[in-house]
Parts: sequence; C-alpha cells; structure tokens
Amino acid sequence: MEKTVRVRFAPSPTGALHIGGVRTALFNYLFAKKHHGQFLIRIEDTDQTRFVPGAEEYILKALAWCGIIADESPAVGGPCAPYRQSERKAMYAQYAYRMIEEGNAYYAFDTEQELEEMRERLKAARVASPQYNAVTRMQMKNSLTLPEEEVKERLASGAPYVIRVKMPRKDEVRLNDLVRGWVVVHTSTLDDKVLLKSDGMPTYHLANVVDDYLMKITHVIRGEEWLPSAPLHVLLYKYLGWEAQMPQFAHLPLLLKPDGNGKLSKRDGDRLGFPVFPLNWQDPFKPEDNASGYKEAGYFPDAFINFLALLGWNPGTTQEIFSMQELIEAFSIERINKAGIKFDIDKARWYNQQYLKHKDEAELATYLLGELSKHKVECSVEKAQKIVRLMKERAVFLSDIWSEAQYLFFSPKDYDEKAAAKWSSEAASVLAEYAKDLSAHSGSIDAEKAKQLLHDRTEQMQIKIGKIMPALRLALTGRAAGPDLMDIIMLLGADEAASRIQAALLHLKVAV
RNA sequence: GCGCCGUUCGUCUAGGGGUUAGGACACCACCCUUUCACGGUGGUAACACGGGUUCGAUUCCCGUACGGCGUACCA
Repeated sequence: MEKTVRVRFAPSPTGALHIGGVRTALFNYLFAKKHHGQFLIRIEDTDQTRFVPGAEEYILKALAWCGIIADESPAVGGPCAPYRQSERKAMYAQYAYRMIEEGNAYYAFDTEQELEEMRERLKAARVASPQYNAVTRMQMKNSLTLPEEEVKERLASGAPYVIRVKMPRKDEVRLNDLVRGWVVVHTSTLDDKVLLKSDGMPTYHLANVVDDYLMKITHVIRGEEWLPSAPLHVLLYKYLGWEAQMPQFAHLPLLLKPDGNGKLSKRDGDRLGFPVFPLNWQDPFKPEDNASGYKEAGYFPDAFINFLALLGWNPGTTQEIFSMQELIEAFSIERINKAGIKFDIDKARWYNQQYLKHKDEAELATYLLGELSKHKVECSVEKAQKIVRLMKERAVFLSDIWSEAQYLFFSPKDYDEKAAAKWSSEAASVLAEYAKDLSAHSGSIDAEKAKQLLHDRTEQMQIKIGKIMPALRLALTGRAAGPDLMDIIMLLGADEAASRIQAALLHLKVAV
C-alpha cells in the first residue's frame, strides 16, 4: 500500500513571493492533487533577522489568488500544527543533541571573527575548497578539539555555541532525484554545516528535515538551488534513523533572466518592464523593494497559472490551454525538464489574451462598469456588454478594455498625429456633410443606418468610402485604430457623433 | 577556485540510433478588413563543439566549451 502523498511549499517570509516560488508551489499543489494527497504550507522563519512583517500574509494571499489552496497551513491549521518554524523552535534541539550523542555532530564555539580568519587562511594557502570540514575542524574551537572539561565549562557557563554536523571525511552520498536521476556526491566536498544556531534556532537544513519527517512529507519538490545541499539532508535522515521515511526529492529547473545571465530577479522585472511577483508588494522597511504584481498588471490568475505550469513542464501533447483541473490531471514529475528556463513575458501576454477572449462577457462588463463608476460615468449594463464585445478581441489585458473604451465616453482631447497628417480637405468636406446627415437623424442610431447615411453621402459626392474612413475614425475617437466605426457611432449616438465631427473639423482645419 | 546540475529554432518545448527534426510564442509575407486587432494560409529559424561506440548518431559514452546553482550561525 502506497503512502498518501504529502508535499509542502516552504517559503520564508522575507518579502514578496517570487514568481519562481509560485511555480514551485504550483508544482507541489498539482502533484498532491493528482495523487489525491495533501498540500501544505510551512513558513520557514528560522532567521529572525530577515523576518519582514506582512510577508506571510502576502504569500498566503498570493497563492490564494492563484487558486493554490493548502490543506494544511498556518492559516487553516492541521494535524501537524504549528506550521510556522518559529513556533516549533523547541522541537529541533533534541535531534541535534541526539546526533551529538551518536557522534554525528558536535558543539562549536568559534566566533564569527575566527571563522573569518580560517577562511582567509585557507584561501591564502590556496586550499581548493576553503570550508569548515573534516580536516579544518581540528584547528577550530569545538567539542572535538577542546578538552572535555573545557567543553563542559563553556556549556555550563552559557557561552554561545552552535551545533555542526560531523561530515564524514571519506564517504559517498547518493540520492535518486526524480527529475535528475542518480546524483552522487563525495562527503569530502561537503562541509560541517551548522545545524543549530547560537540563538537556539535550527538552520534550514535541520528544520526542513525534522519537519518533513514530522509532517510525514513523501516528496520534496523544490528549486534546483537546493540540489547541492540535498546530500546533506540525505545524511541527516540517515543520522536520525529516518532513512525508511525519507521523502523522494525532485529539484526543479530555475527561472532565468530573459537576457544575460543568472536567476530571474526583481531587478529584471523593473529593467524589462514586467512583474516578477504575483501581487503588488509594499515593503514595510525598504520602499525600493516595492514591486508590481501580475494581478494588478491585469493578468488573470488562471492565465498566469497556465503560463507558469508550462515553464519547465509539458504535457507531452500539443495542448497549450489548461484549466487548473486539467493541469492536475495531466501533471507528472517525469515530464519536468532539467534545464533552466529563460523567462519570456510574451508568452504570458499571449496566455492572457487567450483567456480574455474566452471570458464571460458579463464578467468583463462588470469590470468595465466598475472602472466607469470610478470615473463617475453612467452606463447601462447592456451598453457595457456591447462595448466589451467590441473591445475584447483587440485586448490583452482587462485594462485595455477600459483604456480603449474611454473615447466612447469622453470626446477626444487630441488627435493621433500620424493619422492627422493624412487629414485631407476632400475627407473633411464629406465629413462636414455627414455630420449634418447625422444631426438630421438625431437621437439613437443603429450601425446599419449610420452606414447607410455614409454610403449615400459618399456616393453622392463620388468619393470612395475607404478614403474617408480613417478621417472619420480620427474625428470620432482621435485614434488611428479601433473597432468597427459604425458600431462606434451607434454607441455614441447620432448627435454626439455629429458634434465630434464638427469639433474635429474645427480643430484639424489648421493642419490642412 | 572547488562541487553539483544542465545544453534541440531568438524563447518555451516534442522527439529520440535510420524523421522532410514536430508544435507554441515572437518575427515576416499573404488573405480577410475602412484601420488596428482577431482569424486563416504560408515562411525564416535549432540538435554547442571534438572524440569515441555503431553499418548509421542529434539521440548512447567520454572530453571541451558555454551556462546555471551552491560554496553563510540565509533560506
């Protein structure tokens, strides 16, 4: 009988949740749901110096916006509560002590300065890997080098210490990563990582292993930046006697900068003009860390998720559009790629456009109505729906609908320069007559009628209808492009259309 | 530096010992159209390099190059 799948997303509350973190959460979620297991959120706040107020709320809110809901979390609780490592502080030390008793860890008393000196010394001696390890630890101040009496005294006096893992000098650790296959590392290349810090808090390495064990995690799905320390974690499971319960590992490829080198960062977003976070973020300490989010940029959560899901994973078919449910059904770890992914915002835009196109018109109309009431403009639901139908096929974002629709409510203040340059006296003369036709018609007018009037007019004046269309658009909207003009006249009404033409005639006369 | 991981069109990717190397985004052209967009059709464009193994390698192995990550009492 297979164990119930239990996976976790374990962010640390140091700021906004990066898009890469969202993807990691998503893959965990998809995997859990696919196997009818549980997805939990655990807050890794063991570094109190990096704690940022509001970050945890942000993370939870961001995931909720994405539709990633946890079965267990600090917010909803669960059988393994608490889900904040700071609240689990008392649980970790015992495991570190156990490792000391069994000879797999030791106390270390070195000061920061002494550690610094050691690194300098090793660097000067051109040591290949300057670290606190099986050979260098014998020159440091720890329970392996100090007389037993002195160790006892130091501990009794309350002197600060850390607990470090005693990395074997000559051994091999192997782990079978679900994405990468067998990874073999020699312990001689690993160092004596700190397990328990001098403030009594565990480091990530200890906390994550202890909690994953206690929370019965079956699969650890996390970013590739953890791959180098995975062998240490494997060793910890062994030392703690939990080998049989050790979760399987899957290390995800990283999201990389669109250009240049390195991981995708906040700076890339600022520089290239796209969000790197799901939601807007206001940093309580550093205003320069404020960031814009996909939500506020007008992306739909389902489009955003769809886009993210196909970064480093693919279904093996040509299907591109997936609902969350479809993603759950299609997802498998075997189809996760190994190579890093250069981030491409164009694909995200395309996804958003696809989703916008298929959005319910009533929903879009509600949005438009909301924007309108913000600007104190009256508009009926029916009219809003008509507008939405017109605007949505050339929109990528929700906000495009509003910015495009504005000229239906406010007459143009200025005119597109390129289009204005093509303004001809010929078109102007037709338009002057057409405005009169519209005025004569007065009141509401349908697109058919508007077209009929224009048709008659151009016929009578013997001018091709195509010649004056751009001018008409310019007069009516101030723009060079947009939806069908007759529909626009219908929406505007005959009188408003006529007066806009008059205004344009006046305004653009100079430019002739 | 050292360790680990990676490398198919510009980007995301499918594929895998014998294929016209497939799809999507972006780009270009044409069609549709009053314009823009949508839509449709078509197009440009890729197996990093060098050695093996093999009848045959883009696919398997080894190097090299390039890239990524790690190398904290950060996660």
